[in-house]
Amino acid sequence: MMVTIKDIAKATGVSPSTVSRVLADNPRISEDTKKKVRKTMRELGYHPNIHARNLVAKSSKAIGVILPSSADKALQNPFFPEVLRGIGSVTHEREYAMVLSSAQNGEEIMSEVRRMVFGRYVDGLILLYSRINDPVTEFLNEQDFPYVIVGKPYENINTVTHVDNDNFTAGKEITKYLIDQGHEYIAFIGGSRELFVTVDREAGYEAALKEAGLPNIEEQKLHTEFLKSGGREAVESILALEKRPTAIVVSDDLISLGVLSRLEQSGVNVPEDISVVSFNNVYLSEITRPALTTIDIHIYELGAQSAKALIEKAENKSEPAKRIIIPHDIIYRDSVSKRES
Amino acid sequence: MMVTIKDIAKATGVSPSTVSRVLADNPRISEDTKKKVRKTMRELGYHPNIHARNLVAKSSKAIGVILPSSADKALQNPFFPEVLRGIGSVTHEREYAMVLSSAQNGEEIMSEVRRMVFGRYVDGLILLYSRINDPVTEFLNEQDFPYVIVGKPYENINTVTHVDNDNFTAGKEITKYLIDQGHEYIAFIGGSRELFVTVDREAGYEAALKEAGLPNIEEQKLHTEFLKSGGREAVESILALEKRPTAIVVSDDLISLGVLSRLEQSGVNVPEDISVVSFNNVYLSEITRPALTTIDIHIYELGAQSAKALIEKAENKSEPAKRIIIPHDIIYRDSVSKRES
DNA sequence: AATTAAAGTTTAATTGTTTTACTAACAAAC
DNA sequence: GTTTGTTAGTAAAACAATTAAACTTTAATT
Repeated sequence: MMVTIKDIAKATGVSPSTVSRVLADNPRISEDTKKKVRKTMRELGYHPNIHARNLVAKSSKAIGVILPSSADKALQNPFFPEVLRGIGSVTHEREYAMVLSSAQNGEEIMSEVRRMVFGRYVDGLILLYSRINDPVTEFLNEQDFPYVIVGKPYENINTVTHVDNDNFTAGKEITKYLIDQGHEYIAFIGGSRELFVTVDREAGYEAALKEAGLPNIEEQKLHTEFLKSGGREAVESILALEKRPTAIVVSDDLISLGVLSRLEQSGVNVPEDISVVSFNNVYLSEITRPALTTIDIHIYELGAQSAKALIEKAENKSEPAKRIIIPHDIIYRDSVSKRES
Repeated sequence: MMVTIKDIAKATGVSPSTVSRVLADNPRISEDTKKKVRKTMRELGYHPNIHARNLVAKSSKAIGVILPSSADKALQNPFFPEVLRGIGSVTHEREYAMVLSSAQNGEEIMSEVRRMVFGRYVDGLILLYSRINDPVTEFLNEQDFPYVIVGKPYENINTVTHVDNDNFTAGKEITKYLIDQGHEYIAFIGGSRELFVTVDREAGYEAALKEAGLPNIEEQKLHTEFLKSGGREAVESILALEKRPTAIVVSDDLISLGVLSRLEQSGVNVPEDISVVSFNNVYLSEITRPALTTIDIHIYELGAQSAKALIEKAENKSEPAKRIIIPHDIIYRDSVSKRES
């Protein structure tokens, strides 16, 4: 019922191993024979059985992608589909499959990772999150299993391959841009301080303030649970500030959405009264009103590079750990105004 | 290096087949022996090799998910992560793997599907799109390969299993709700008319108008390329209408985002001047200003049910084709106002 | 003419599991 | 005391590929 290598062999009048070698385009086989074999393959509609191949090759030509636990709504961030697209572009090109973790919480993630690793279901893993004291990375280290992290690892930063942006510099640049436009009171709204993205971007923001000789005021730095109410209370705190800021650096486009809407609600005009900038440049930032000036972190590239690095690592265990920094750039839109100081 | 069934057999002093049967919890093996075998497994850290198993089982305990071609930005719709979550919940529970297509265009999708099907990489496929004259579905029919469609199939609607909402009724209900609030001039903004979702929801909208004896005016029904400018021009056309509508039915939360922002830009207050309702209830609809009254279509369930149906189909080829309709309900928020008529 | 080399194929082992067919031991039935 | 049946297990044959080693040819070298 299923066409096997043996059928092709018999039909062509060669041995199975010859067929296998044709498949691998082995130079030991003459062009003549190859042509004949390939013809039979086409005629009988042959397709190699992946499981048989994987069994002997001890690899699966597949990589796994582990999403953060989906309990929180972070998954709805357009960031994820976009990294997946990036990863997909290289898995497709290299004929790898892309297996998605389907776990909902830490417990489940761990059991899924176990299955993938022990069952040799995948040749490597991409982690789309990074947590402190993560049992998953601990396990992977223990097993010496190839993995790469998108973002900044909490531990072993020099021995685990990761693909990240220079979030510090990005934060500094965008803040500097605000300062150059004449802003002096600049607030910061970030996601959870447990995330490196937040911390790094915030540090950049602080560095820019410092460099410009502006005060780093504790009260104008707010943190909000990602998505939960989308940074609305953060805005409230800011508006209640004695010295109201004229600009806000928001650490994620998605949070900006809530920020923008809460600002509008209070009759604060963006950018006339308050300027807003943020990070990621997901498509949303184009359709908000006003369109957001934001840092394009090239999410797609983040995914593509991590997949590339992972596959290299998986195919050659001795490949050294790498840090890959994806460049960013500022997309100027309409959420920033010049201010006479 | 890798612990196999044979190692366990030798260490326990039984035959490999016995070990295999213990794995399958076969009643032919005495509890005593099972206990001993399992103990050795734990001690040696045994994990079955998936490829070997799949090879003889002629199945892969994996399902593939085909996304629409990612060229357009539709992928950034939070709809997708959410269906994936739903699918993942059941694949995880049943110990299936979830393989994501990574193709960017029709051509690539087709080659990827071929690889998955012929290589027996997956036992079935979930299509997250439905196109007219789709070579993929044609191919799958030809190969008699299990698949289910999320949404409404363009062809063979009675022979292909699909999971959908009753978009007609949903459209009708939400429109009726608007009418009940006293609205008489209600516009419609939809995505591409090539999508059944749009068509169905629009038909429901029209049915509600008709039932209420309201005129079905061609000019107040607009269509916009999904995401492209997010329905802003559609709003412009509506505002230019001689008799300006007091409410708009938008066929997707994401489009509403653009609609809302364009409305605000023109100084039109929502809901005071114009009410807006839409569909999907992605998390975005909570954080817009005002929060959107929208139809919750239970995206997660859409995914979960399709995975369940697919696995059933894959495990039992004679399973009949099903149509599964996921119920919807209206989430009342702040984007609709009552109007004295 | 004998030896060596190179090219092209084949034979057979291997990968880790499942499964079919068989066996040994013992009890119950005739 | 043979037959039949049950129980608990084993041996060996798939499954569909890859690959190292062995084996033919044919061509080139001595």
